[in-house]
Amino acid sequence: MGSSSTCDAAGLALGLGFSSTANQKSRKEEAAAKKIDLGFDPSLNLSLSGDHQICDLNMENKVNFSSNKDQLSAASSYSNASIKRERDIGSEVTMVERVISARVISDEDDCDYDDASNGRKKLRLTKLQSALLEESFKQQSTLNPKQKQHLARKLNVRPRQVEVWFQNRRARTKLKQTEVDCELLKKCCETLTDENRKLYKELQELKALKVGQPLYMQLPAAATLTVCPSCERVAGAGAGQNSSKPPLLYGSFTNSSAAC
DNA sequence: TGAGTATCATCTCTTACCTCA
DNA sequence: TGTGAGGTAAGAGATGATACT
Repeated sequence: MGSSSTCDAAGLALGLGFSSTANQKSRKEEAAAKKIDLGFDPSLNLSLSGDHQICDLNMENKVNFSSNKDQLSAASSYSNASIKRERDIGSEVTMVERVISARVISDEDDCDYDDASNGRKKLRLTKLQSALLEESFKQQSTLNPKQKQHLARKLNVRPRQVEVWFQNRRARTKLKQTEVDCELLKKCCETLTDENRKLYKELQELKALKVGQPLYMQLPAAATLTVCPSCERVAGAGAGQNSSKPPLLYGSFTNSSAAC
């Protein structure tokens, strides 16, 4: 985002410092600005996003450049170190450097692309990078700018990538938690439904008893209904009949000292 | 002191790419 | 080899907090 970062990993690796004054408000302007004019032959003007080149380099993926003029294609696996090492080898490397320089001048933050011509590149984090990010996330689910910078440098990715990763990770965590909560509520609902069914059944039985005979005659030897010793109300279908209080409905307390 | 504005971090939804069965 | 599903990096817009005028 409109970060306050001063450089990204690639920039550091190449000893190229730069500053960003980008902010969220001017996002679209940024995006426009990120269409890189490499500053040489106009007909060679690449519409590739510099970000992509940086990203690819960081991930040690293939670096592909192409132009209308000479169809330059550098499909090599460059690490940041190897770029420097190969600095003087040939034009392809020079090209790499120029793209990086252009990128550095423009902005370090977003890995934009020219939708029309290139499409979005998917940058997979390595297992090690993911593991380190995961480890950091366990300690803290949010990062302050300094931590973000530090982690980005450590992982050799852009701060923006770290930021996005944490964002997505938080979203995943939240989603999982929601699923867990949902399951819990389902179970809770099932339990309550079950209990409600039992109570309803019991109520029906008690009602049936009440209709048939006086309560005292219906009580079996091992009565499941009794008088509450503390409030002296009868627990059962007939309970509360002579009072304004609602009837108590004890599941199955026996003639004990159980209180309300 | 409250209103308006800018900036920033984060969230949420969505898209696009990649991997794998 | 083609294809669909699932995972995930990243884009875009919304929102809330804070600082400044």
